[in-house]
Amino acid sequence: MSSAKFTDHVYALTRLIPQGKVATYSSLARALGNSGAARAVGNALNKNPDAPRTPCHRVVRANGQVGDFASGSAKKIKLLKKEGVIVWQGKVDLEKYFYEFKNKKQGC
DNA sequence: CATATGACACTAT
DNA sequence: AATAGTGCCATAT
Repeated sequence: MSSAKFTDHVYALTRLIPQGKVATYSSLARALGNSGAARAVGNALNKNPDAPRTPCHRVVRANGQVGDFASGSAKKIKLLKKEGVIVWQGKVDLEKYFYEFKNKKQGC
């Protein structure tokens, strides 16, 4: 059993990313409470490249770059494009496709 | 317990 | 703008 709450939570949030949207490693880390654990987030996803329920390809860099991918960044870009995310020059428009994790309770 | 690794981020050059 | 160097955090060994 994995007690790695961190990694476990990373998958949970990644699964919440709707199709056609993208999140950033840093943002994910922040949602977990570890704002500076962007690297750790990436590690978590990299360790689970087989998780079909975890759309790890929807997680990109903070600067809009698609970043790396276990099966190759090209594959990642392809998947994103298929989902409706326009990837141009290996970058995505975070202003348009960025998905912010929100608590289902809050509504402010 | 210390060292090494890694799908990142930021600052300086 | 692009590249390099440094920092950060979690896991694996």
